[in-house]
Amino acid sequence: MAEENSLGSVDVSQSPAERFEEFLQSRGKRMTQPKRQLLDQVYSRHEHFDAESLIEQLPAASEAGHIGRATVYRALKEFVEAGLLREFKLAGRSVYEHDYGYPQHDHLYCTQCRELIEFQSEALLELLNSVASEHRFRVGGHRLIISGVCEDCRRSQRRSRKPVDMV
Amino acid sequence: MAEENSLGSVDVSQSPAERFEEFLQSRGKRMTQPKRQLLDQVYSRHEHFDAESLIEQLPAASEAGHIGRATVYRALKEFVEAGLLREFKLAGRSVYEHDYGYPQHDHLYCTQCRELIEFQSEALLELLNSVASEHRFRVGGHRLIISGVCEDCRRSQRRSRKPVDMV
DNA sequence: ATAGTTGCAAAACATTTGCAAAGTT
DNA sequence: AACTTTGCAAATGTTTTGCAACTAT
Repeated sequence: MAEENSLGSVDVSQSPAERFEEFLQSRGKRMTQPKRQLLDQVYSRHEHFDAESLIEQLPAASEAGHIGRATVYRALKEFVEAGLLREFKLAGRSVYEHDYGYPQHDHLYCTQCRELIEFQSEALLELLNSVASEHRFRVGGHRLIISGVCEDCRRSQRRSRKPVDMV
Repeated sequence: MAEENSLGSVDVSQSPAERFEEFLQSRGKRMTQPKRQLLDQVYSRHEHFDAESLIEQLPAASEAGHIGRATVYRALKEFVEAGLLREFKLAGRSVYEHDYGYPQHDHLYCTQCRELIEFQSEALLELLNSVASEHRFRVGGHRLIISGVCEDCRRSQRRSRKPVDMV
């Protein structure tokens, strides 16, 4: 089970759905139609998204297969707990990305086009560990976002939206 | 004008109030009693705070010198624009710290006692710049928080509050 | 006088929760 | 049957905004 993406391929032994099932069982939780549908949606594309954009992709309130707002939020939380998605806060709301079977990485955030660009740096991880150990701090995780302007936006001076100030 | 603090002293040529006055003038904004009072309050102690905790320190709604909620939010925004305060989001709300005359730094965040520990690393800055330049990205700033458990909490197994999961 | 500022209450956001009905095991 | 999940609406917590009265320049 190999995937191509911007940071290379990773082999995983279980599909996200299988892993999720396992998680649910281990917690006495249940697999349901809405969860299945959301999991599919979330894994249909490899990109960053937030609750709102996920909801927009779903059938409208009147249509069949519609899923309530609260259910979406509850499912996202479960996916994060299950290790399927990684969550971080950006400009006030939660942003999600694939975690399961995908390598750890950090982000460059273009405040002009609001694109998130992923990067990996082994040196960074080592540095963080050494900083932490100087403070006798046990690292649980980290969050790093470098904000600025991406190459495309610098060149085209394009501003699809007014830039955001704080990240 | 030198201050002692955890990251050492920094000399600045103007007081925060002077710098703020200059900022206001350059923008056609005005110095007022509430802003003056808030600036004093904010610079009376060197520590991290949020809007709510700042409001709690002010005279109550019935007392003299009371300042409305909205005014506090508006003033904090101005202080950030003026370069007096640095703002970042933590566990859902905005957290502020002194910026003016204070060295750039990043944080270790203890998810047990919720303490923010400052650290400085020149190597980190260099690393971030080199990552960015590999992507031809113009850096505006960055935000890094290493979350985990601080030395004190590890030792005492103390948990003043239930740990927060996501930062 | 002119234009920015204040405080209040209401609005705006993103997310969470109570609860009765519906779905899973 | 026992227990979890869903969807709705209402509640939450934080921050913003409309607006009339007020204040600095």
